[in-house]
Amino acid sequence: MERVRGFIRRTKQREVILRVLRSTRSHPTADWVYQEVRKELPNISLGTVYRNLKILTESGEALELSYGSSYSRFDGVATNHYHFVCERCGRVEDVPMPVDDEKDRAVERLMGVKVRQHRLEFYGLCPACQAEMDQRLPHGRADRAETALDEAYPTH
Amino acid sequence: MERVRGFIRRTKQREVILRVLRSTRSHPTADWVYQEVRKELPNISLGTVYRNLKILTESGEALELSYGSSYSRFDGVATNHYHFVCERCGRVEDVPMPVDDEKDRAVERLMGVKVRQHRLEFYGLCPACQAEMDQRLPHGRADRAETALDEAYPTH
DNA sequence: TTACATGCAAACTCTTTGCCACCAG
DNA sequence: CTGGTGGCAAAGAGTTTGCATGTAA
Repeated sequence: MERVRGFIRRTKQREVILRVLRSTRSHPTADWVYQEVRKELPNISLGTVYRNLKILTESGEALELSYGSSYSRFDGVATNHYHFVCERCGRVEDVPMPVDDEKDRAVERLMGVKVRQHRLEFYGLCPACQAEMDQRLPHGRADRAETALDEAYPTH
Repeated sequence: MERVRGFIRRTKQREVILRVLRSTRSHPTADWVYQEVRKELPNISLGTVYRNLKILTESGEALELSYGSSYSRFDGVATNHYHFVCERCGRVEDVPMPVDDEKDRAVERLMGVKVRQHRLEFYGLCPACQAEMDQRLPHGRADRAETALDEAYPTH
């Protein structure tokens, strides 16, 4: 997560993983991707799938629908409210903003589903981490992977 | 998750866990709760903490800030969009609703943070699962815990 | 030729579970 | 009494990682 990747090499495995991921709107799990990719590359390992999903996520080619950290967090306030998550230090804070229940009804109308609740989280940097980032990278240089995967796999 | 609990017994452990959970707004992990509770009940086990957090979550006394299922899901479409999660079958679908980036700016103003993005998920029942629920429970009876924990630990 | 990437399996982390003693109702 | 509950430790599930080998550039 901290390591700066020199460049991202184009491999058969990575190519197929990205293609499989792009081929569906079903928000697959790593294991589903693994099973799909195996149809084409029977010898690929699950570890490779995980490694590549991580690289793709870090380089912005894919989204990971998780809570960031691997473990659950609990909230003793059971009434719905929104959260802000600092992507650097992991802190979770409540957002003092009214809950928009009207959105639930809108989704019900749009999709024919029954909505019980929604959850809204904002991701970014808390004030303290903003300050530290400015200190470490005074000239606005992002500490992302040096070479975006876009170069290897043009989307356009 | 399917089992209907007869009643929820009042125990020292459950009492302290709930109190600890209510005592903070820091959205703690199970392990943090464990460490806190241990200050008062040094012999409590982590398993008990997990069991009780689960019971509290199921009975609506607490929220679990996780993605529901234990594993991550990935999304090959990296541009932000919203999701609907069926709480019964686990299906995840895109919500055809425009992304409200203005909310990010509002949170930045409210909290002094820098918001990079937000994530919004709706939870409920997909049409297929609604139908199945109606079939199994024709009279609208919720298959929740029979006795809410509210009875044992009045909040009001 | 030189790093980065892969395959494999072992290791890790977080969470759940089986078992039996225990105790609240 | 009796069945939910706790402690403990082992098992599970998902994910990560170390190492030797392979391979793109």
